[in-house]
Amino acid sequence: MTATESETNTRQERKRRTRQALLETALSLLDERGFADLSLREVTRGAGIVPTAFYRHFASMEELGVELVEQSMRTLRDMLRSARTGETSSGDIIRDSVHTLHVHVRRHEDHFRFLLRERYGGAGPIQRAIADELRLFASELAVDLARFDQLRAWSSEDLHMMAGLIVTAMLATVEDLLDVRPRGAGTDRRILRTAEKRLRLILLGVANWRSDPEHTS
Amino acid sequence: MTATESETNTRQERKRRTRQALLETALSLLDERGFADLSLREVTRGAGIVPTAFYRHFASMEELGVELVEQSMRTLRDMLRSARTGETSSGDIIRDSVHTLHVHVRRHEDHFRFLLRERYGGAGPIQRAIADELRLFASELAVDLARFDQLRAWSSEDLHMMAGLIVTAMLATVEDLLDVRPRGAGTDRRILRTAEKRLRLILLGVANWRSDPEHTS
DNA sequence: TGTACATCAGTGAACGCGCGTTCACTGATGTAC
DNA sequence: TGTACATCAGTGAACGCGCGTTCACTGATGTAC
Repeated sequence: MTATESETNTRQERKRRTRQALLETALSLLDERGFADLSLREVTRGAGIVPTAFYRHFASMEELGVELVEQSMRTLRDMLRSARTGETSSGDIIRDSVHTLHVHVRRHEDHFRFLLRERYGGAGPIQRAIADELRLFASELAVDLARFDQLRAWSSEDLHMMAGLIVTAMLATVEDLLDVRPRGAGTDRRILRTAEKRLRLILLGVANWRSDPEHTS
Repeated sequence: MTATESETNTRQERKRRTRQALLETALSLLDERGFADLSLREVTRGAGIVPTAFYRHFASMEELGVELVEQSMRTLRDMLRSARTGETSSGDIIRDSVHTLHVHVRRHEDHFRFLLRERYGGAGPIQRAIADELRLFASELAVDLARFDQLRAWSSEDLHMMAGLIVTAMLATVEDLLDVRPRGAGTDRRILRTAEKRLRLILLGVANWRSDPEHTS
């Protein structure tokens, strides 16, 4: 048997595949339950190994959970990078951003659902990791925003407030996309239209910030 | 022994107290865990009764969960009513709303935390009940908004979008208040200032909606 | 007011179950010579 | 290429544990007369 690239069967390669099967089984079970309700035995059952073999791959379920957070975070960062580099540039920054969000959420529903679920429902370390990442996310956005001429005069506090609001609005859209029932291109389009409106409304507020006489000072 | 009002000891009154103890124990355990991770035996242990006596009060843990949703929803609605009737009217509607939110969240942290946790982490029926209530919440707000002269011309879709955005911003503030560490009047003040800014930014967008030439049509 | 009976919140033993984890093992894969 | 030994992913039996739920019960409270 020749060792083709797609079908290597070294011991380490098979180990990697089992590990991946454990992660994928966990992720698919998380579709309808929280991580805390997952049992080690269920995960191994789904991956087709005996419970005790789990320990060849992870020291505990918590370690597997941390790995899932990291994988999901990578998906989130990939999305941010796509949005920043403007891969899909129609010239309309809002439409492009929402489009990027849509593509990434639909491509990795499992990751986004996991993050959304565990953000508040999860155990301490997982919850903290997600919160930190979202904060970082918002901070980077604030830095991006600071580059716009119009926002040069804004205080750091206001920039962060604005970035946080945008992230919040985006998260609401992720929730809409994951909750939606029935699924379909039509409902997706409706959700995306709302998402764009939300962002336009916010940016309209931004454009007029401080020009409101009552709150300039 | 005279039966004073504060110390009635009828059988039904003691039953009511035990039931309340079960609910309160559950709520306090939920401070750091999701409802799905709660066991019937833990709850009865905390309430000082034997596990089997649980069934004198609820048919199952799920039934207790539904009751918690209802209690928490009552707290949420109380808050909305306070905000609407303008109990604390300084004349500044944003400041008043944020103040009302602050008071109610701090008075019933357990309820708000429960709602936030189970909104996405919870089991089907609980999750749906919360989502429905929040939708209703936003719809009522949309109706309230429609009364403002300036918004009379807005489409129903835009009103709902705006109301949803405000609810989202408020929920973000609830999250801030519950997550905050360390606790203190200072940090609370910082959070509330951000909350007010978020709302001002949104309302500024609202005030200029459709006057943006690019998106009028 | 006193008595006889009904109600029912709470008790305690017992059950079968899935869980995480231990341990000694197997046998295919990998390595050294 | 062939042989002898090491590695180690996966096995299977066994453990003690907390769980939800059943059942027959107890004894204080409530009610009818």
